[in-house]
Amino acid sequence: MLSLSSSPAPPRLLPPLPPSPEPSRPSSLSATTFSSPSQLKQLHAQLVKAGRSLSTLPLPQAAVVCALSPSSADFDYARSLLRRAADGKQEGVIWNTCLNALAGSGAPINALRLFSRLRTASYVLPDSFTCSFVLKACSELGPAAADVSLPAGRAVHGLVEKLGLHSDLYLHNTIVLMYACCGAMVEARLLFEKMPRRDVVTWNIVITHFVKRGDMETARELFDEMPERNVRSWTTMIGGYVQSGKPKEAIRLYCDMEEMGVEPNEVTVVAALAACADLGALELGERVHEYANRCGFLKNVRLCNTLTDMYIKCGCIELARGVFEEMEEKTVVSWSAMICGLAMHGQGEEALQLFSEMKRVGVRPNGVTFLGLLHACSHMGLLEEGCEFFTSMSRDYGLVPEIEHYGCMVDLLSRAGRLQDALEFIHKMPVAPNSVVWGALLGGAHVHKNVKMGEEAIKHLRRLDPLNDGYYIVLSNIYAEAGRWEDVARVRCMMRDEGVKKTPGWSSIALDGVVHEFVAGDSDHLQAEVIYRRWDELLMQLKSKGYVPDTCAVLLDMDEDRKEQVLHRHSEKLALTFGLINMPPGTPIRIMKNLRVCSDCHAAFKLISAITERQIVVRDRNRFHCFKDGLCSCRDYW
DNA sequence: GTAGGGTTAG
Repeated sequence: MLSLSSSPAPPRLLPPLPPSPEPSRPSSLSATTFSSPSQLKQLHAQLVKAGRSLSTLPLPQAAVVCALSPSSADFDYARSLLRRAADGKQEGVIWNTCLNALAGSGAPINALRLFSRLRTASYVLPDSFTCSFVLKACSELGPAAADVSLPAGRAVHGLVEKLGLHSDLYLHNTIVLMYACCGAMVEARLLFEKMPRRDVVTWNIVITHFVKRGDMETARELFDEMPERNVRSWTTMIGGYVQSGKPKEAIRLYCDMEEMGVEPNEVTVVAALAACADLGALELGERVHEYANRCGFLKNVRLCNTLTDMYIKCGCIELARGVFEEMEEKTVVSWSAMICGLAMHGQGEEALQLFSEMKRVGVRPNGVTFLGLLHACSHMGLLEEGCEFFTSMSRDYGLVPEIEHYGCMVDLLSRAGRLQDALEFIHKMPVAPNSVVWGALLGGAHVHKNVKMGEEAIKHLRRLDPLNDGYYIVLSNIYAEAGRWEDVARVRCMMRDEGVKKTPGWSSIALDGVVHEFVAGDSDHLQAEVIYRRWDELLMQLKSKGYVPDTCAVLLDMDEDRKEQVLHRHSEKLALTFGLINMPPGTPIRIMKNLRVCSDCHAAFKLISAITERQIVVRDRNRFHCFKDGLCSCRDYW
């Protein structure tokens, strides 16, 4: 067994390192099992017998043998083998190559171990390459091991200064990167400020790490300040905005980038498509799709996955399917994305069929695949099939259900009306239920008008996610539909006491590249008057077809006439009317809503799709509703 | 020898 105690005294340059891995817990390099002198000699004997030397080992393994040699004698032995094998090459070059291999291995700590040995025994005078590889190892170790990687990195930084290597810009960049990767942004920034020379990479490193920490403001300041930008600078910022939930900013930058004549690469395109997906920006998404096609990017699987997802999120399930079918190669991610997409669009049967197809071609499902399948079952009310999938995922595929899967199960059970079973399921879960799980029960309680279950759910939700207004609204709806107005008022007090604000609902619709947003009761829009007039006409037609306004959807305790007025100024109705006025007959109308579509609007939209012979696609915060010929793809099951 | 990318239930 190898431990530090059998190693030479800790070198001056590096702080003490954690002990080498035990043989029972090998790192990704199998050679870590050669951890005792006899094993090393055995290995050598085998190699000699086979007419090979240590040099015929893959280099990373040879390096690991050296790094982990328990005693100086073993190290010397390994070293002599390597030197003989390297046949005339300078020893410094051999070690640098070894360090590089270790830094890029699954156990970069071994690079620090080897370096520490080399320094103690003064086997080699470090040069800029040596430093660069050791710094890389520190970066690879990352912030989780900062107690090891940061002191080691600082030591190398000191060494660089001592050796007079500070004019090496490349090396300096690596040091900045090291600090950033170890989570020492202050030091990274300080060094960045002090650097006599910087290039675009220096800037990009610092920006990337602010982006990674979610500090888009600082990243943007630096981005605006930098003297020259390359594709990666742009891409980092665009991707950062997408990651931090600012797709509009992402798209703005993407357009700026195009204007500046910088050619987006495959990564840029992925980020841009993700932004389009978030925003439901179909037109831009299609433009990016064409660009990607022109550039030959469509052979990139990951890019096509994002493209598929973009069409799914923009409500174009057929186009998504088209991209999916055309893909030269499909990974589990491609299949999962498509299955989830079909489920989201209410095409549960197709989702299950696609799963059969996926199994047939031999692609192994992952946890996300099962989320899509459970979602599909929940949507179609396929209780037994859903339970079978849930069992199957661990039984047949060894996948451990995560909290998300439990959330789906609670959704499946409670939507199917099995509220008591759902509650018992929650109590028996091996992981602590989160707000999503209780939220699913609350949703089921709403569908099945079960006040008691709703109250049970909110009890937990108030603790787990007290500021989320959505839950209070649903509870309030449950009370309202039961005619319990005192309780509705009580929920409103509850919200006031907790300082919960109702998120204002909005709906948007794109026309000729311009996004029009509507809020309830909107009178600011240029066409407000025309919209209201057109709605009144529609309302007459609706009523003649048997539409009765569902005033239960209005939470406020007011008289029925007022309620109807409020109801008819819902943002999705305004957006739809705007679309009907401005878009040529026969074209589908696509609407996005930040909240869930209300039940009255849902009923009205079904009829309107029949009356106007229009397809209406609404993306709400959970799923898609595709209204056509008087029906909705969700089958009123949402 | 330095900087980036995908699918997820309510």
